[in-house]
Amino acid sequence: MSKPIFLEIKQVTELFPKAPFNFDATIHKPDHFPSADNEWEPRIRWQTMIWKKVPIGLKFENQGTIDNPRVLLSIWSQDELGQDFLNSITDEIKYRYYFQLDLTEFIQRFRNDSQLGPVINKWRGMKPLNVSSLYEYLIVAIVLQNATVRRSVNMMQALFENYGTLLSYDGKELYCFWEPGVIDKVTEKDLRDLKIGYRAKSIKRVTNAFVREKINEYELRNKSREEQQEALLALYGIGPASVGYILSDVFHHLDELNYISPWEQKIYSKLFFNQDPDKPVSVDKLLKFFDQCYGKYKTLAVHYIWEDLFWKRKYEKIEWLEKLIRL
DNA sequence: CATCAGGGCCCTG
DNA sequence: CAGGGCCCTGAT
Repeated sequence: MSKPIFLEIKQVTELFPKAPFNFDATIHKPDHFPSADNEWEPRIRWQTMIWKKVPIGLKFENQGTIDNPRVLLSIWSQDELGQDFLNSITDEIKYRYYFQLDLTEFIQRFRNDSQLGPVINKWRGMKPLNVSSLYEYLIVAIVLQNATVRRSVNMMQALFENYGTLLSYDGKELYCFWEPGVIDKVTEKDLRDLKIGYRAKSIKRVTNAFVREKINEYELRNKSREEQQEALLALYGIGPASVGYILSDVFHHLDELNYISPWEQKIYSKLFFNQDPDKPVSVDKLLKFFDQCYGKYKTLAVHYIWEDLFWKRKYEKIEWLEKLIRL
């Protein structure tokens, strides 16, 4: 392991998420594979970030309650950061983490739903979470494709070790993402040597699109969902599954749910129809069901049921699920 | 040992 | 628009 960069300068600010806000259920998602750029323990998340080419260490601490939310945000850096920089990084964090999402109507509408109601009560204030830039999310999406979880973890780790930056702050050592320019300079073979296989080509071409500014996250934020979708599908190696996740996670379209992959189909069949995963309900039927039951809140509704399942899995073995998650 | 499918996508016919 | 190929790994 290479020597870390020590971040010794710390600035502190506060965030006030829209209530209700469940800190841990929002900031930690047990279904996400472990990744060397973050760490969680109850009431705290450490997360690295690269912003305007500057590596940053973040620490989020819960200092509030569900109905009176308050988050302490510490921003570590190697050099002194100007006020402009601090303002811009804070604005970016507020956008990405989307703590201001208002759940009141969703809760109001489904609190008495026979399946969703109890889960909403249990996880009241849980919000979806994205911490990544568009570029970073695309890399993760590519690494997930056609691979088991362990393999995805290994590929991501190899990429961090070769192209990321190891940071040390607050007693943690975590990797920070690279700028697209770093991978633009290496060859496809260099990437293949990290055992990422044919995905090397996708990573090279997606990276190059960012370096040549064929795609711009900040412009896309102000465009329609259709335009966002079109721009994403134009990227080599990015198809409907990846685009679906990105539209909802990165661009906050909480009603985006048009694609269900086979492994998700099996889990949904069990969760929503108590159907044997070996004989899953058709994707078409699942999509119609989500649309009819939950309408514009369908992604959020599915998120609640899904996260509830994976929180359970964290503490107890769920036999049927283990077979579907290939580690 | 060999075979195979996996948390997709591209390309071809 | 259906189906084969792609890298590699762990399960069988």
